[in-house]
Formats: sequence, structure tokens, C-alpha cells
Amino acid sequence: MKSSAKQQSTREAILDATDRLLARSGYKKMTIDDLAKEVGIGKGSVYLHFSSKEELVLSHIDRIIDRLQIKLSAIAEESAKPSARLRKMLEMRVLHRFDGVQHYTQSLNDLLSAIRPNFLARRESHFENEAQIFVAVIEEGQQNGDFAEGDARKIAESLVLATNSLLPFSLTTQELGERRDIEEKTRQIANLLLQGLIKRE
Amino acid sequence: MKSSAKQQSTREAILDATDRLLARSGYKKMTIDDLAKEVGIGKGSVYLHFSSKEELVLSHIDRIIDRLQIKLSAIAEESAKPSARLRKMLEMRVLHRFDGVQHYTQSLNDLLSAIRPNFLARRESHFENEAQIFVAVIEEGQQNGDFAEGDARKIAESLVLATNSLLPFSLTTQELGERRDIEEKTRQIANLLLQGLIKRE
DNA sequence: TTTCTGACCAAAACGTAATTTTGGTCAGAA
DNA sequence: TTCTGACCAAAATTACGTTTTGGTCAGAAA
Repeated sequence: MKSSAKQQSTREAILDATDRLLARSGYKKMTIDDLAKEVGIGKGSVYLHFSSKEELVLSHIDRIIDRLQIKLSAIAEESAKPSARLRKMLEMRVLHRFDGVQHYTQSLNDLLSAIRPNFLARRESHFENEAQIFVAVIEEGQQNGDFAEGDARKIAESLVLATNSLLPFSLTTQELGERRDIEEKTRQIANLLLQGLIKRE
Repeated sequence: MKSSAKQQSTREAILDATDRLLARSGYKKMTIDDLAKEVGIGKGSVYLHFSSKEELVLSHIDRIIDRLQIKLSAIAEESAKPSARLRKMLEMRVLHRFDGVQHYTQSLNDLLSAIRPNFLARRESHFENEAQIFVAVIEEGQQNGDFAEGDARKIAESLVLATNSLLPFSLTTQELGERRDIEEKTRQIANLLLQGLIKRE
């Protein structure tokens, strides 16, 4: 039996190569043969880790989101004020997503059109998971009196949703604009939202 | 010389027919011949009003936005409190856009991919124009002491941007979800944003 | 045994050449 | 002066033979 650590590292190597090839050629032109060659394994071995090309790319996206969630959770557990943590989480979330696909110059549409239904479903669940991380911080702020009362889950969903139009999705990072502008716009929205959360004297 | 009122009504009839055909067949399958037949005019007459198929469809979208801007301006001039007006404007904006393309079941992607560059450019300018309508109301609220001080233009852009992810764009209305849910989500976000705007005692 | 591989295959993608449809024009009708 | 539809080049579609590709699996490697 192969060590699961080794299995895991092969899996990671495949996903790393997927990222490179996706950036280089887009979804349709990226072939499993090329991918295997890039990783230095046999083609069949790719299918030991992923059941299909679509599943492979979806997993690659999942990995970006997993990493995001780890970073979000880390901030959520810091010791700063809840409002400061939320602000930081909102900004980091947008920039992480921006950076995660910055090198895909034109290929986002290609990818989206190829795997649309499953991708949209996952995207929805990613948002839900991300919102859940915000919930804990919001509840903390409510309990310590910083924030006004309210359904923490709904508030979390609103925070996420309100910054979603800044995420690369149908628009590539180029079409979205300069990274610094995205950052500034996110900060503006986050400020307004958080002012709204903070309890009035 | 033909009366400009008659010219205008033909133009409107063409745009009405464009809306119907776009809903029925999508951008690529909608032909100018069909369109002329639907309106009951000759094909060449279509080109008396629009210089190309792309321009035609762009004008159709412009019309949706023009109507939106008229409704936004109307609300902006009502006598309710600035915060109430802004809330109403934000909700109306999202629902107007939702209703404007609700009958395009699958064809938004088709349209987007066909006219992408010019469409994106216009979209950007639509947002800027919409934001400008918000500016006046925000400044009014700042002057009468309801709202905290701040760059009204930037605030307006934030309000618009924060609700943009609820607009049909790459996602069709079906993919966005139920109208009542969109309405609820918009209201949630608007509440949070406006709480953030309101001046603290 | 367990892990990995690449030859293999059906299906999809691609080239391409013949055919049809379509966006756009414009000479002349109304 | 306004409108039209026959007309045309270009683009889309079809038909079809060829190539490429996603996915499998019998057997090699470990």
C-alpha cells in the first residue's frame, strides 16, 4: 500500500500542473496527455486521483477555495476586534480570489462554458461555507456588544454577497481592472457594511 | 420629411420586436429578416435606425437602462427621507434589471459572448450614470445631517457595486434564483449599507 | 498485492470544401 | 424624402473523412 502522504503529494503535483496548463492553454486546449507529461506520470495515473477532466478542474478550484477558507479561519481567530477581523476577511477574500486566477488571461469564459452547471453548484456551496466562517465572528461581535443584534447567518451572507461582484467569474481579472482599484473598492464597500453592523450608542 | 414622432415610434417598435426575438431565439439565431417581418417593415428600414445588429441589441439594452434611470431619478426626487429613497432605489434597480431580462431563458451567455467588448464598455458607463443619480440623494442626506460626511461619489459607487452581484449578467435570472429571494437579499444588503451611511449620534 | 502505465477505443473535435444563411447595401419604388 | 427587397460578400452550416482526446484496462513494475 502506497503511503497516503505520497498519494497526496502526487495529487497536489497534478493540481499544480493543472493550474499551469490552464493558464497556458485554457480548459479546452489542456489535454490529459499534456498534463501527465507535465507532472511526469502516466496518463492513467491521473485517473487514479480524479474521475474526469471536469472533476480535476473542479478540484483545482476547490483547492483555491480551501486555501481561502484556511486563511479566512485564521483571521477569524485572531485577537483583533471583530469589526477589524471582518474587514480584513472581506478584503483578503476578494484579493485571494483575484490572485488565484490572475494568470488566466482569457480562459475563464472557456472554462465556465465547459463546466457551467457543476461549477455553479459548487460556487454556491463555496459561498455558503465562506459565509459560515464569518458567522462566528459576527456572533462574537454581537455578544461583546460591538455589533447590533440580528440574524448572524443572514448578515454573513450579505457581507459575502455584497463583495461578490468584485470576484473574477465571468469577468477576467483584466476586465475587472487594476488590483489596487479592486482593493480600494472592496475596502469602501467593507467600510460601509461594517459601519452598518456596529451598534449605535 | 417624416415626423420625428413617427420615426421614434418605429424605432420603439423595432426595439420591442428585438426584445421578443431575443427572448425567443437568442442573439445568434435572431435574424434581421425575421426582425423586419415581426415589425412589419422592410429589412433596409431597420438600418435606417440602427447601424448594425450589434448596435441594435446594444440600443435595446440601453433602453432598459434608460428606463431604469428614469425610475431612479423619479424616486430620487420624492419627498421621503434620503435613506428611504436610497433603499427604494437600490431595490428597484435590482428588480428592474431582473424583470428586464427575465424571459431570456438561456440566451444571456450567447449574447454576452457575441458582443462582449462593446457591451462591457457600455455596462461600465451605465453603472457610472446610475451612481450619479445616487450622488444627489446622498449629498442631500449629508447636508441635512442624516448621513455622515464622506465622498458622495465614492459612496454611490459602493452602493451600486455592492448590489451588482444580484444583477443578471453572466448568470441568467433562473440561475440567480427566485425573484422574491433576490428581493430579500437586496433588501438585506441595502439595510446594512444604509445603516453604515447614517450618522451616529 | 498494490501501484502505475501506455496502447487502445469510441466519441468528440477538427479540417475543409460545398452549400446555405445572414448582415448589410443601395438602386429604385412609393 | 422615406422605405424597400433583390443583391452580394462574408459568415455560418453541413457533410464527411481525418485526427485528437477523454477515459479504460490488461498487464508491467514495484
